[in-house]
Amino acid sequence: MVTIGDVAKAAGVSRSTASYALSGKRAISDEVRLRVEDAVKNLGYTPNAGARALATSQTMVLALLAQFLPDEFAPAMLQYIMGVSDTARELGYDILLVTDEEQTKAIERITRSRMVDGVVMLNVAETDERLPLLRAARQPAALVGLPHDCTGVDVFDLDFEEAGRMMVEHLHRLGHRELILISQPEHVLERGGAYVWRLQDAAVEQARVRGIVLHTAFGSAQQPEIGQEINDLLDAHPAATGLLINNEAAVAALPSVLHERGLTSPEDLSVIGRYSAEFARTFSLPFSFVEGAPDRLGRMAVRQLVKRIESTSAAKEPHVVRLLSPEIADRGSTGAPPADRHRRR
Amino acid sequence: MVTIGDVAKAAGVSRSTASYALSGKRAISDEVRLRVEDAVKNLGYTPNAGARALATSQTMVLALLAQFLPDEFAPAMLQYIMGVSDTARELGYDILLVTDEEQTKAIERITRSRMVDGVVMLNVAETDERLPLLRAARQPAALVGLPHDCTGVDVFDLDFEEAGRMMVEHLHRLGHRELILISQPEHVLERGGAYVWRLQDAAVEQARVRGIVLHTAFGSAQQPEIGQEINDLLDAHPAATGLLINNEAAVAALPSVLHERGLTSPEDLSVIGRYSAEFARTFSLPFSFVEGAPDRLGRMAVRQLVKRIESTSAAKEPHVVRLLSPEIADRGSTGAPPADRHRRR
DNA sequence: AATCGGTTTCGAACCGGTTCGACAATCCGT
DNA sequence: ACGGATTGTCGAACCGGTTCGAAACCGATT
Repeated sequence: MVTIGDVAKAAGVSRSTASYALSGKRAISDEVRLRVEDAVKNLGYTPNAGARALATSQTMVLALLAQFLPDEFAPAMLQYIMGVSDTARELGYDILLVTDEEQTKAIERITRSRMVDGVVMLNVAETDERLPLLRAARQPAALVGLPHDCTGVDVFDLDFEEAGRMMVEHLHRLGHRELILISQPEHVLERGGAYVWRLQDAAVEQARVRGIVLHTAFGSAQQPEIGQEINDLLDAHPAATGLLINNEAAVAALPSVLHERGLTSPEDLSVIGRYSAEFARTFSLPFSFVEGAPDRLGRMAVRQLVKRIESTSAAKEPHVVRLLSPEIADRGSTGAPPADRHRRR
Repeated sequence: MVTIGDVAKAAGVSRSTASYALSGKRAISDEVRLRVEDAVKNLGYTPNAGARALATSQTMVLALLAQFLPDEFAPAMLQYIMGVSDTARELGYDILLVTDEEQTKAIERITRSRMVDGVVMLNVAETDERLPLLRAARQPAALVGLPHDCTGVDVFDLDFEEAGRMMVEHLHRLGHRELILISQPEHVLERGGAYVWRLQDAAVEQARVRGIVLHTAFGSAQQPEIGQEINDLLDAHPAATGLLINNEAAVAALPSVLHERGLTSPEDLSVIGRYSAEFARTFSLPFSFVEGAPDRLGRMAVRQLVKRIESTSAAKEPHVVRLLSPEIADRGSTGAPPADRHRRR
C-alpha cells in the first residue's frame, strides 16, 4: 500500500507538507502542491481510512439502524434505506447497515468503538428501547418515526394525525357520511407503532367534528386473511360509502376484493389509502393515497444529522421535531357517494 | 473516551500487558488478567475501531455492493441483503452498504482506503464492469450471481439451467405436452442478466429432448401490462396446459388473471414459478415454485468470503464457483393436464 | 548589515491500538 | 547451588494519517 510518506518522498517534501498540500489547510506554494498532486496520481495514493479516523476522530460513516420486522412491508422499508443511503453519499458519507436482532447491543458496539460519526434510526417505536442507548452515546442521532420522548435526538416523521384528518375531511367534502378505516394489525400497535393510533384517533375525532360515522378496524398483514376481513367489513357496514386504508397488505388485496364483489371505484365505493408512490407503482394500485414520503424523510434525517456532525454551532442548537405535512396523490378513486350521484342525475 | 492506556493505568500494568490480557495472545497471570478485566468493566472500555484497524489492518467490515435497479423486484433484493447481513454479524463482521450509482468509483474508494476486509457483490451481470475493479483491488470478493469470467472471485448462484430443465421435466412427467414460459423483461437480459437465458435455453432444450412444445415470451416488469400479456399468451396458445414463470411481476399478477378467466389451477392450468419462499409469503401466492434461495446464497457468499479473509491458507485456494441445485416447493398448483383428467374419469 | 514581517516548509508529537524483543522472576532437573 | 527453560511483564516501535510550533527563507525596510 502506498502511504502519504511515499507521496512525500516522491514529491521531495516532508509528510506534513504533503498532508497540507492535499488538505489545503495551510498555504503551500503552487510548485510544491503540483509536485504532490502528481505524485498522488502516479502512485495511486488513497488515504487510509483507519489512520485518518484515528487522527481526526471522524470516520465519514453513518450507522443506519434498521430492523426487518416480519409484519412490516419490506419494500416500504427499502424506500427509507435508499433515501438515507443516497443522501449520505451526496454528502460524502458511507452507510453502515445495522440489522442486528439485538439493536441495543449493536448501538453500544458501534458507537463506543467510534465506527461512525452519527446514527440514523428507522422503525422507531413509541417507547423505543434503543433511544436511551442512543442518548448515552455521545453521537448525534436522527430518527425517522416519532417516539414519545424526543429529547436529545432529531426527529422526522409524517404528520399522521393530519393524514387521518385529511382523509376523513376529503371524503366528507365529497358528501360521504359513513366511512370505514382499516388500520395496521393490532400487534404493530403493541410493538409501539404509534403512528397507527395517531392516524386513527385523529380520523375518529375529525369524523366526530363533522358529525359522520367512522367504523374502525385492525386488519391482518397477510394476504388471504386480509381479503376476507375486508369482505366482512363491507358486509357489516353496507351503508358505508368510503374506505380509508392505513395497511399495505389490505390495499394490495383490495383490487381483487372489489373485483370479486363487482364494485368499481369511485362509482360504488370511494377509496383512499396511506402509502408511498413507490408502493403504488410496484403494485400498480389505482387508488388515491396520502403519500408516506419515505425517501423524503430519510433524506431530511440525513441532512440534519450531517449538519449536526459538521457544524460545531449546529451541534448546540435545540433538537428538531419535524412532522411532514401529508399530501394527497389523487388517482381518481374518490368521488361523490353513490346516492349523491343518483340524485344529481 | 477511555483508551487502553486508561485501563492499563487502572489495573496498574503497562499498555501492552493490558492488550495481551484482553487478546490472550500471550500468557498473562490470572491475577493481572482479572484486574484488567475489572478495569475494562468499571471504565466501560471499548477499543477504538480506527486505531485497531490501523494496527491490525483488519476492519471487521464487509462491503455489500447492491444496486437498486428499477426493474428488479425490491423485496427479492432485500432477501439477499438480509442473508448477507445476518451471516456477517454471526461471524463478527459489520456491513458497509454501497448503493452508489457509480459502483466502479465506489469500489475504488472503499477498497483503496481499506475501509473493508472484503466485498460481497449482488446483481452480477454477465460481463460486469465492476469485476475488473474488484480483481484489481487486493481484497477477496464473493459474488451472488454468475458472470462470464469468474477468475479471481468466489461465485455463488442458483443453477438456473437445472431449474429450467426441472420445470419442464416436472410438467412433462405429469403428462403435459404444450407449455408456455414467461421470462423477465428483455431489457434485464440486455443489461446482462444472463440467468434469464440460462433458464430459458435449458428449458427449451429439455422440451426438445422430450419432444414437447414450449412457447417462450418475455414479460413486462409492470403490473397492468404484464396482466394483459399473460392473457394474450393464453389466447394465442389455447392448447397449452402448463405455465412456467420466471418473472416476479407476472406471477404476482397471475392470480387475478386466472380469476378473471375463470381458470383454476391445477385443474385447468398447471402453474410453476421461479421465486423465493419469502416472495410467495408476501404475496401469498398459491403456486408451486422453484426456490430461488436468496438468503442461502447470501449466506454462502459471506461464509466463503470470511473464510478467505481469515485463513491465510484458504486465501491461496482456488476460487469457487458454486451453483445451488434448485428445489421445487410443491404448493399443489401442478397436476395432470385437463385432457388426461377427463380420460381418467 | 541588521531587523522585520510574511510565506513556506519541516520535525516532532499525537491519535489508540498491537506486537516484538528483552528482561525479570519463577520453576525444573541435576 | 547452578544453568536452562518457562512464564509474566515492560518498553519501544509501528500502523498512517493530522496538526502544532518553530525554523528557514524571502524581499523590503531602516
